[in-house]
Formats: sequence, C-alpha cells, structure tokens
Amino acid sequence: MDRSDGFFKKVYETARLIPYGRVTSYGAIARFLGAPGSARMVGWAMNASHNLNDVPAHRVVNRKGLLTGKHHFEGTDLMQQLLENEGIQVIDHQVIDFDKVFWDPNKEL
DNA sequence: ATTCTGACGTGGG
DNA sequence: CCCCACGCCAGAA
Repeated sequence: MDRSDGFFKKVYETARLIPYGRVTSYGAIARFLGAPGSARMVGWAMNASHNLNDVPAHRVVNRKGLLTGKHHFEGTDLMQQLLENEGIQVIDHQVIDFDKVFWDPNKEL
C-alpha cells in the first residue's frame, strides 16, 4: 500500500521528531536508522514524503548545513523561508549556526 | 536484465 | 576549508 514499512517509515517518523527551530542531516538520520552509508536513501525517502504534510523536509539538510534539497521545493526560496520562519538564519542556502541548531537523533534521543 | 542518476557521507590528498 | 573518488540502495529509462 502507500506506506512502505521499514526504512521509509522510520525516516518519516524521525523527521517528525525534529523539534521546532532545529535541523538535522541526512546522514544523522541514516545512522540513527542503522544505515550510516545509505544517507542517499534518506533523501530518497524524503522525496517520497513529498506527499505527506507531517514530514518537515525543510528541517533536513546535508552535513554542511547547506539546503541542498531546496531545489525540490516549490518556488526557489520556500525552504529558506520556512527555516527563517522558525528562527533559523539562512544565508545563501546555508544554515547559520548550524552546530547550534543541529539536532542529532543519536545524541538527543 | 542492465545502466544511470540521485535531497549524501566519508576518506585521502 | 576545497577537490577527487568510492560506496550506498532505490527507482526510472
């Protein structure tokens, strides 16, 4: 059916756990799921999550804090707008104070 | 079936 | 910090 059980579902749940005003990286989620080398699959799952509204994909960035996925959002600045709306400062598609707003599931959970 | 790509990450230089 | 090469697995052509 629509909900693939396993990896995808875990990605969605983890993404939902991201607190307000925080961001995480694909690799962090992938490692939390037990797939440290399959960070790409997290991004792929996010692409599938495009239909879901409970998955704040805009809070997920790459390890550099760069909004690599902004290209897949509507318009051209939507992802940045959402992050700034949460109090996250974003300049040139890059998250400022990334180490401060970074939320690591392995560390926080 | 094969081949390529892709919202990434890590390691070496 | 940058650049290059490899690995990872799912999906599309």
